Order: sequence, then C-alpha cells, then structure tokens
Amino acid sequence: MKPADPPRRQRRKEARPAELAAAALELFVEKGFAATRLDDVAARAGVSKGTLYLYFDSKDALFRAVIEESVLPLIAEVEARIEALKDDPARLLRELLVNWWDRVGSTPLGGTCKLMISEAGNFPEVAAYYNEAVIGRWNALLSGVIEAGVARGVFRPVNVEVLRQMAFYPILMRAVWRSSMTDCGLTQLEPDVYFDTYFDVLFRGMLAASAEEAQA
Amino acid sequence: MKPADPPRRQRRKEARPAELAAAALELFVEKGFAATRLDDVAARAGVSKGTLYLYFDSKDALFRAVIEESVLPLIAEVEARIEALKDDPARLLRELLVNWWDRVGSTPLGGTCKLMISEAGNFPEVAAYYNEAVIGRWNALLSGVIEAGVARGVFRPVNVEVLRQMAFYPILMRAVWRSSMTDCGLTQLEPDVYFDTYFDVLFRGMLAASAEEAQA
Amino acid sequence: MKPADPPRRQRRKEARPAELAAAALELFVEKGFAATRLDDVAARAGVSKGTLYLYFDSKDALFRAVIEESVLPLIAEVEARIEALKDDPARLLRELLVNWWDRVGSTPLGGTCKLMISEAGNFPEVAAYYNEAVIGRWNALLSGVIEAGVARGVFRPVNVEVLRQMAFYPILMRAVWRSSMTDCGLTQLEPDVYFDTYFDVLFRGMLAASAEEAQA
Amino acid sequence: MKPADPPRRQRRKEARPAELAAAALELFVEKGFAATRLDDVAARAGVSKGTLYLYFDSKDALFRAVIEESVLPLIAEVEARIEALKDDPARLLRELLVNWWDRVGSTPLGGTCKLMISEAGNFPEVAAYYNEAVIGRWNALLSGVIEAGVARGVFRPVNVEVLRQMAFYPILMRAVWRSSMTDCGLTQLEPDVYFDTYFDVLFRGMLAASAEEAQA
DNA sequence: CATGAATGAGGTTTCATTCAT
DNA sequence: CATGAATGAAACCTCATTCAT
Repeated sequence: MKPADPPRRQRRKEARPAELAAAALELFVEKGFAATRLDDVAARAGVSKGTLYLYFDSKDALFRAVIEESVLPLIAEVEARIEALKDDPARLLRELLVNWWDRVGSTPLGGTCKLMISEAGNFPEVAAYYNEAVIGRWNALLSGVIEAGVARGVFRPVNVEVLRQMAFYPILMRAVWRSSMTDCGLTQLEPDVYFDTYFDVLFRGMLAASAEEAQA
Repeated sequence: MKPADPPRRQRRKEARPAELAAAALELFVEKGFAATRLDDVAARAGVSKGTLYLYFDSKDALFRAVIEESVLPLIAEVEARIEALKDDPARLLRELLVNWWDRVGSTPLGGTCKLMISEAGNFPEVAAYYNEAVIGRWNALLSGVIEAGVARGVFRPVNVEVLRQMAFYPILMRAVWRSSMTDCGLTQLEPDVYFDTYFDVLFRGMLAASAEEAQA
Repeated sequence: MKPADPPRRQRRKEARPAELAAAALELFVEKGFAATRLDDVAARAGVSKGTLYLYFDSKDALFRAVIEESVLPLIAEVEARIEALKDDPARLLRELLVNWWDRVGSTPLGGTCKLMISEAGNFPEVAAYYNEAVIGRWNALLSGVIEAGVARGVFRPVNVEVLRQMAFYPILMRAVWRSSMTDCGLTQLEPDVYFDTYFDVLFRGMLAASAEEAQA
Repeated sequence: MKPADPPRRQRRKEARPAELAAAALELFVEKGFAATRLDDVAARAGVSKGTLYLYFDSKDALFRAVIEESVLPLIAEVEARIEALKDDPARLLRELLVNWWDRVGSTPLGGTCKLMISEAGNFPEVAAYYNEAVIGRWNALLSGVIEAGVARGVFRPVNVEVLRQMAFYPILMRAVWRSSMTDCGLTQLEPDVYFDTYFDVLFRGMLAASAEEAQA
C-alpha cells in the first residue's frame, strides 16, 4: 500500500542536479575549477554536455551551486547538537571535532575546503559568502564552546582564537591534504590512533589544572 | 679588488628568469595554474610574452621551475641550523616553527604551499618531487627534533607524527589561509601574540612533567 | 443551416499551424531567421517546442510555410480587383497602392518584405519562389496597369519599370522601415496626409498633359 | 628619395582591421549577422579565426565597427558638397541622389542599408546610433535642400517629408534590393537610363510651374 | 636577445532536433 | 496529440605556442 514510485524519467530528472553537483565537486576538488572540463563533469554524471545547461546556467553557476548546496545543511545540524552537550565543554569540543572529521573531513565534502582554498581568489563573491555562511558560523560555534569552557574554569584562560586554530587546523589540514594528495599513495593515520594522541596533547595543553585532574 | 658589477643591462638579463618565476609564483598562487595566463605573467614581469619562452620551454616547465627553485634553498639553510641547537629540543622546535613562519609562511614563498595543495592533482610528478624534496625533508627535520626531545625525556612519549602535525599544521594552515583569502579583508593575529599563546598551549601539551617544571 | 462549429478543442488543433506560422512570422521579422529560436516561437504560440515538429518538419520548413502561406492569398484577391477598374488606369493605380498599404504594408504581412530582403541570401530557392510567385506577379500587375495607362494616353510614355519603382518603392520602403525600426520610437506620417501629397506629386510627374487637365 | 615603405609585417598589421571589417561587411550583408560565422569572416580576410580577436573584442564589436566606421566618413564629405551648390536646389538634389548612388548605393557600402534594416531589431543601440548619425543627418541634408527649393519657389510647396521619401526611397530600395538579391540573377537597369526617366518624372512632379518652364 | 602578431586546438555555450512518456 | 528532457553538432571565444622581424 505504499505510494507508487514516480515514473523512471521523472525520478532521474529530480536527481539530476544533485548528481551533477556531486560529479562536479569531485572534479573541481581533483583538478581545480579552471582545469575541469564540463565534458568530464557530464560524462561522470552519465549525461551529455548539453544536459548540464538544463540545470545550471554556466560553469560559474555550477561552482556556486556546488559550494552553496553542499555545506549549508551540515552547519544547521551541528548547531542543533551544541545544545545537548553545553554543560561539558571538553566533551563537546571533542565531539565537534570528531564529528566534523567523520561527517566532513573524511568524506567528499571535505573537498570543499580544499576547493575554496584553491578558488577563493577567482570567486571573491562566493568566497565571501562561504566565509560568512560556513567558516564564520563554524568558527563561532567552536569559539563559543571554548569561551564557555574558559568561563567555567574548564579551559585555561588564553587567547580563544589561537586555541580554536590549534584545535581545528590540524584536522582541517588533514582533510585538505587528503583531498589534495589523493593520488600520491598517501596514507594517513587511522582516526582512532590519531584522535587518541590528538586530544591527549590538546587537552593537556588547554585544560585548566583542576579540570585536568578531574579528567584523569 | 672584487670584480666590478656587470653593466645594468646584463644584470637584468641574468635576473630575468628569477623575475619571471617570481611573477609566475604570485599569479599561480592567486589564480591557480590553469587560470593564470602567460600574458599576465609576462606583463607583471615587464617583458613580452615571447620572452618567457626564451627562458622556459612551456607553461608546465615554468610551474616546475617556480616550485623547484623557490623552496629548495631554504631547506638546506634550515638543515644547517639544526646542528647548532641540537641540545635543546624545545627551543629548537620553537625556533624552527617561528623561523618557518618568518621565512616562508609570512612571505610570498608561503604561497607555494597553497599552490601545491591546489595543483598536486594536476602535476603528479611535481607533487611527488615536492613531497620528497620539500615536505619529506621538512617533516624529517621536525620529527627528528621531536624524537630527540622524546629520547631526552623532554617531550612526552606520544605518537610523533601526530605531535608533528599538531605543532606544524596550525601555522601551515595560517599561511595557506593567508595566500588564499588575500582579498577578503582577512586580518590575522600579530605573530607575537599568536606565538605566545601557541607555544604556551603546545608545550604544556607535549612537554614531559619534569621539563615543564624546568621551563617554568 | 450552416454546420455547427467544431468543438473548441478541435478548432484549436486545426488552427495550430496558422498560429505557429503567425508567431514565427513575427519573430522572424523581428530578429531574423537565424536569431529566432524555436523555443521562442513555440512559447509565443503557447505550445511546447516538440509540438512545432508535429506540424513542421524543420526550421527551414517553417520559414517556407511562413512565406508561402502568408502572401499567396493576397495576390489572387488583387488580381481579381484589376478587372473591375481596367478603364481608369490612374484610379486603378492609386487604388492598388493604397490597398497594398492597407492590406499588407501596414499589417504584420508587411514584415514578409523585410524578411525576404534579409533572408534571400540564405534561402535562394525560397527567394526564387517568392520572386516569381509574389514579386513577379505583383510587378506584372503594376506594370500592366501602367502600360494600359500609357496606351490610352493617360500616362506619359516613359520607361515603365522606372515608373513602377517610383510608384511602389516609396511605400514598400515605408513598410520595410516600419518592420525594422519597430522599437526605435519611430513615428510615420498618417496615411491620409501621406497619400495626398504622394499622389499629387506622383501623378503630376507621370500623367500626360491632357490627362492632367482632366484630373484638375 | 621617397620614404621607405614600412616593413611588410607592419603594413599588414595596420591594414588588418579594415580588411577584416570589409570581409565582415560582405558576409553580414550576404547572410545576416547571426548566420555569419567568424571562421568565414577570417577566411575571407585571409587570416585565422584567432586573429579576429586581436582587433575586435567580440562578434558584436565587429558588427559595431563595421557600421560605425564604414559610413561616417561619407556624410562629412557630402555635407561639404552642399555648400558649393546651394543656389541651384534642383541641380543640387539631383547631384546628391546620383552621388549617393555612385558612392554608396552601387558599392559594398550600400549593403550597410540592408544590414541595418535586417539587424536593427537585434542591435537597438547600434540602430539608434545609426539612426542619428547617418540616417538623421542624411535626411536633414535632403530636407534642407528641398526646403530651400520650396523657399525659392523652385519646388512646389508640398509636404517636405513625403517629397524627400519620394525622391530618395526608390534608389535606396534599389540599393537594398541589390544587396539582397545578389545571387538571384537580378539585373537592374543601367544607372543612366534609370536616372533619366527618374528625374524626368520626379522633377515634373515636384517642380513649380515656372521652374519647370525654365528647366525646359 | 626581445618582440608581438599570428595561429589553431580546445574549451564553454547554444539550440535544432529527437523520442520516451 | 502533446510534452519537455536529452542530445550533440556547431558556434563563439581563449590562450599556449610559434616565428618573422
């Protein structure tokens, strides 16, 4: 008694933009915007070149769509998770970072970071948008957690921005590196091993003395 | 009794390749390899497009030269400094990182990092070379220092690679970001403020208990 | 006792080709053949692009149909009117010209003239057909009237072709101009004012002295 | 002792824009703007497609250049001639028209008239410019001559605009026709025969009675 | 050595035409 | 009959590369 599937043609039609954007993301990350040919994007999505233009007005528009549609949903989801754990800043920070790695850094989405790093100069408006809508919000989340930790005496009272960068940049860089060196026979440490040491050192460095004892 | 300077015309002639490479580095970093036009490189170096081909066989060759010539000299220099300070791993590590920022990260050379991140996929052989000749050697230096520190009981005995990334990636990311977001009205913290907090947290996290006391 | 109208749906179906041809004529006149997109023709006729192909085999065929179907009926009608007035060449000529303006020059049909002028080079066969079936017959009508007038001593015995062009080209040009400069805020003289002066000068120039006196 | 010719390469370079514009004019007139391929323009000018873009930014820019550069010089020249003959309006009018035919209507330049008629709808700004800079000035010249003639009692006092159209449109139409039907085996009357009858009828129609006697 | 005009392969984009629904 | 998604040939345009000067 479940509703009938839509006819096959229709289903494809609705899925097309997402399929095309996914194919484009892969290639943009792999080769960069300018070096990616729309022929290849279309081929990877299994359609002809002309079909691309049924869904995107231009190569630029495709780039915009790739960036804007791929990352926004995640931020909202993350913002929701903050509430549930606001009483335990250390655990919340750990969770945010591990979660980011699992949901973004280690997936194709992580490629958007490399992509924006590479193309910000060529797409100033997209970069500005990304800066505000993605980076800014994400930084605000992290900074908020850190500030809360400092306020509760859990984290040491040091410069929040530096702390945020020290907490986030290593794994961001890991993601960027991963997108960049995909074909270099690059092997990265297993996440579990990595994060064990990572948080060991990070928290030893940033936790206040009292909190550290509690942690132990 | 030193030899007289060559006449100015000649000096320019000899400087040409370096001037062209510098112009190319700027544009490659700014726009990426594919989106950079040789017209613009030549214009920025103040010569005609044809002149480029007197010194570089192709656009690819120019890219290779930019990468290979710009970073190699530095590594050698750094390797030399290691010897002088090998008895004080903490100070040595701090010096390596600050020095890297001063000599690379905060200069146009820092752009090569962004450039390789962006173009590794399109230049596998150059990326492999860079990986070995630059990244590999630099990582070996850092790892060596860290291992020495661990061996002497100065650093805590944790996974060296993770430690290296935690020590280096934040400032590497800062350099990459700087190259990328050049026109976004980006402002970064002053190096002094930054490094104060940076090493405070980093060393607290990685120094062994005894060394920490000594430090304090 | 006339047969009932067909149901509305059916009527539309039968009217489709004419509606499409009308829409195509407008756009061909406005933009030219090559610059007119079938999407736009279909949209202006209120159908989908695919529907066009139910009635016309190709864009070329549509062009042919537009030309051939739009002008032929008129010629026959005009030829009939000639008979009724063959005794008064001056009045007949005046009537032909005024009538042409009212029925063709000042209506969308006048656009076909501009269209053929624009596209003759791209459609040699259509142009040849148009030349023979429309221009030729129309010229023959005018020339016949003029020759009759000369024979009767009403018109001065000068070169008939030149006379025909002097009589027809100014108003043909008016029609072409009208189709061409539609959006330039062009204003043309009122037909009545125009024709008063027009025939005043034209007949003074071409009427034989005796006829002129009679006219006065 | 004449100055040396410029080197061959240079001479070609200076002539290129004019050669390209001439080739483009021919093809635009022949096929229309949209149906003309830049490949063909380049081929007709004996250069490669890329060379076109050294001199014109786009196909549109080429169109603009063709229109704007080809007709302007003539107007100025004509305006100068007016002065010399301002005492004899009938002769001046005749000379203007014959001269227009010799210098424009019967040459490739006459094609611009057909071209503007065809493309005005697609290039509103160019059409507006042409209307003002070419058509307007030319009409002003003709109207001025006619008004002068009327003022002196040489021409009959009828509507000047209609008179202007009757005087100019037949030969304008001849030029347009010529450009349009170039390949239709079209044969036009010899100019001499044509103009004899033309002015005979025209002046009989528009000259005042007294002037007519003087003419005879 | 240095120039910059010329080239043409290769990319983006358009649109007439087809065909499954 | 009617639709509109899909196609791919062909157009415009760019730019790395060459070469006569």
